[in-house]
Amino acid sequence: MIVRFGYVAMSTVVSQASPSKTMTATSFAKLEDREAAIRKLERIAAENLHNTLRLLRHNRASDIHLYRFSSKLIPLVGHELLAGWDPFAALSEPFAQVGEYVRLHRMRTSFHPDHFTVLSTPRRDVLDNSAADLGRHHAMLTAMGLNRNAKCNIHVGGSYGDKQAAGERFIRHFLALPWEVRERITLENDDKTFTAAETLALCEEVGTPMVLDLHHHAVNNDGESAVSLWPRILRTWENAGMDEPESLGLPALPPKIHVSSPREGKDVRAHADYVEAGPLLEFLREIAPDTPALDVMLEAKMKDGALFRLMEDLAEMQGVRQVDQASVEL
DNA sequence: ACCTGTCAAGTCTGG
DNA sequence: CCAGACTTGACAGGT
Repeated sequence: MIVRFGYVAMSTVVSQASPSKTMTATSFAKLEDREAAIRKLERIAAENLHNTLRLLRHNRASDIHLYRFSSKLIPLVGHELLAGWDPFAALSEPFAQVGEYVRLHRMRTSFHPDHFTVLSTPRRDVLDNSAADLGRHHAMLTAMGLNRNAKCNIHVGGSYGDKQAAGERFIRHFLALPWEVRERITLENDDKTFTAAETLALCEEVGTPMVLDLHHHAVNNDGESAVSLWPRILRTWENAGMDEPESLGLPALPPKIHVSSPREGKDVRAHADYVEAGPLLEFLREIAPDTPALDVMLEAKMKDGALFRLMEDLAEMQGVRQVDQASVEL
């Protein structure tokens, strides 16, 4: 099994490369010239995209094939103060540059819209905002020229005292989304409401791939093991990817999991700086026979710094062969 | 240069 | 029923 590793949004290795610079709504509102203020937002967005490109170059130099874009590339987008603003016209060039680099080097990229995107909500306004947010994430990927292999990963949402009803609402609201948005979505189990088993059932119901988060599963489950769910999780990925000429028989879109370790002494749900190799390797060994390729997204405070340390730790372990700086073979 | 408080969002809990 | 906690990276304003 080939396992590739990636990290989220920002680097702790490359300095001064934030892809999430912003402006507060308050300071935007204080500016007298609205047009000039909007141009400033667009400059910040172009800078975020430029830094994203810098990070992608760093990823390439480090053999990191997997990367999650920041959801804050365009500051204040979707805010009511900016109603009517179309940031894509001014940003088509930098978006296209990022996408071109991703395609050229065959990187796997994604977004993770914030947890305010909640399709299980009973509130009309929240649902509308969620659909609009998903639409904007889709629009960013489209502006990059990336096909449906670039996914938007979300959670199911809250339960509102009745998980069954919330799940049914999720299904209704999901199926009401435009198809081009739907086919970009992956669903991830969360750490306090929808378990991996429950999320998987919803994925099967609406036909969307499941991203298994091992840490969330460890703190939110009903006694079932992640390994026991794995064959069904694998199946949700079967037709998720678009074949590309360069796929060469490998899965177009390998299944993806999230890993992080609990922070010492804090809430068990909090993320630690680094990721422990032991428990991850145990899981990988169990699924290896059925899984030719796997992508692993690290959700650790130290980001790519944690990735490099994990690679060092894994390389010392029995039965692990290091393929390059960011992938191993089991 | 550094420190502290604030900002965004939605859900859930405590009072 | 409302206020605060939760989470996160970065702004904003102070020294």
